[in-house]
Formats: sequence, structure tokens, C-alpha cells
Amino acid sequence: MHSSDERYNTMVARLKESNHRLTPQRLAIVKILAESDCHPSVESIYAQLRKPFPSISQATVYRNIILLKSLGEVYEIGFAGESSHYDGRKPYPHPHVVCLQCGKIIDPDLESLHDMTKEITDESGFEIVSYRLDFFGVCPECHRKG
Amino acid sequence: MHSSDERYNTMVARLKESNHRLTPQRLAIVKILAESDCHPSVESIYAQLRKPFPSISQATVYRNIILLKSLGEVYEIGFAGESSHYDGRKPYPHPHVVCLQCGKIIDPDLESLHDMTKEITDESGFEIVSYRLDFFGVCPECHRKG
DNA sequence: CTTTCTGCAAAAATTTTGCACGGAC
DNA sequence: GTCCGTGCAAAATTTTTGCAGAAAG
Repeated sequence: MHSSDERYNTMVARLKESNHRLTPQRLAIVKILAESDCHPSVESIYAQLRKPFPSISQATVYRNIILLKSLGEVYEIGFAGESSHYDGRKPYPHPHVVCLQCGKIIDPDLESLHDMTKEITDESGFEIVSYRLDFFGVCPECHRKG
Repeated sequence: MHSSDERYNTMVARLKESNHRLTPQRLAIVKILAESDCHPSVESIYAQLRKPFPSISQATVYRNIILLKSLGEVYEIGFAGESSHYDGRKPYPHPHVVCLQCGKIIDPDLESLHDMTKEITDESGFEIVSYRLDFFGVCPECHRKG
């Protein structure tokens, strides 16, 4: 079973157990969020759904994103100057590496993250509960091309 | 001389050398950005300016933020679900530690950041040009109270 | 004086809300 | 059959733009 299937099933189960109905539109939104590794925006989810659901409205997408976010099943990522993106595959804080040319986003493993959190706690005295870490650059493929 | 004065002077100099006029409204916006250590939003800058400039418009604030950003003198920080905040004191990427209760933001020194960038480069093959790193938690003062 | 900047208001763009109908259960 | 969810349209936000007059240089 692919991890996207697992995520889809988990999200559907969470909707069921919280007594939310499994409408075709809702399931389609869940599917996109479970499968997409590019952290789609509301706009892009809406665009993808217009073919299978010609009469779907953006409001439905917004409402379902808000619902899934409140269930802890999607994670919102706001970038400066553009609408938020949403991660349905890893709905919790994690680092990203974003290619500025092709928009590709990868999720790296970072050994040093734990040490860094400790360093912050020691230096600032804060009790850290969450974080946001994104690197921006040029991926090997784009770098080769130009 | 305080660092906020230095920042103010630097920004004013940059405006001059790029042949932009030093209007009272513009200088007031620069002053707020140079002095504020809480990374204000357009909304909050506008609110602060309504007393000294009762007829100022939000458009003026937006336009000046865009201008200063294009000159590299302010740094935009977008948070999920709210308008962008702007940092005029360190107009380049740097880590933040944000208190979720009182909203305080501090700028920590992070030894391990350089190592982490190297780890990312090694693992992903990306050429990293920028980053975003924020920690969220509870500051010592709020922790004591609550 | 010239040209840029501002304030106002309208326009875009984005997100939320109210309501009646349709469909999940 | 009961409600929840959807679509539509209007409303509320947020940000941008056009234009005429004010003011910096």
C-alpha cells in the first residue's frame, strides 16, 4: 500500500469518527491532499476539481480545508506574498526544501534539528512547542539546466 | 547611537541614493520599521500613523512597504492565516523565536544553523540561497505566569 | 517648475457567510 | 426523514490601482 493510500484512509477514518459525511467532493479534496506532494493551495485544489465536479465552488474547498485543519489532518504553510499552501501528507511541522525555479518541494531528514531545538531552549529559556523550517534554493535538475 | 538610529539612517540613505523623496509619511514608516522589534504588519503601522497623520491612507503604507522591500531594506515574513509582518531591523533571513502567548519575538544566535545548511546541501543536492526558521513556544515570563 | 508621492475612491483579489436545495446516512 | 454539506451569490476582507492635487527637490 502506498503512503498516499494510507493517508487517504486515515483522513477518511478521521472524518467518519468525527461524524462528518463522506460526500464525493469532500473525498476528492481528501484524495488530492493525500496524494499531492507539492503542497497545493486552495486555488490549485479548486482548479483540479473543476473537471470532475464542474459545479463545485471554491467555498466548498475552503470549508473542507478548514475542517481537515481543525481535525489536525492538514497542515497550513503560509508563504510571504501568496495564499497558503496545505500539506495533507505530513500534517505536522517538518522541514521543507523548496526549489525557487521549478517549485518542487522535498521533505528532508535533518539530524541536526533536535540539537537545534535544544540550543534554542538553552539560549532563550522558551518552551518550544512547534517550529517552521524551510530552505529555498535551486534543485540539482534546475541547476544543471540553467 | 542606538541600532535603531543606525537602521533609520541607513534606510533614509538608501532612499536618497535611489532618488526617492523623503516625505514625512515615508520617514515615519521608516522610523517605525527601524525601531520596532515586534515585526509590525501593514495594519499595525497604519494604526500607529493615524495619530500623527490623521489623513494618511493604507495605500501609502502598502506602497512604501513595497518600495522598501524592493530596496532590500525590509524583510517580509508571512504567517499562516494572517497578514504578513515586516522586519526593518534585520532585512535578511534570520531565525525567530515567537511566544505564542504574548507575541514577543526574539532573534536568537544559532551556532548550529551553518551545519544544518551544510547537511541540507549534502543530502538534497540543492544550492541553498535562503531559508526561513521560526520556533514557536512559550517565553519564560509567560511560562511563570500561566 | 518638474516629477514623485499622497489621499481618496474604485477596483481586484481573496476569503467568509447566509440561505435554500440536494444528498449522505 | 433528518440534518449536514453544497452551490450560489452576496458580503466582508485584504491589497492594488487610477487619478487629481499636494509637496519635495
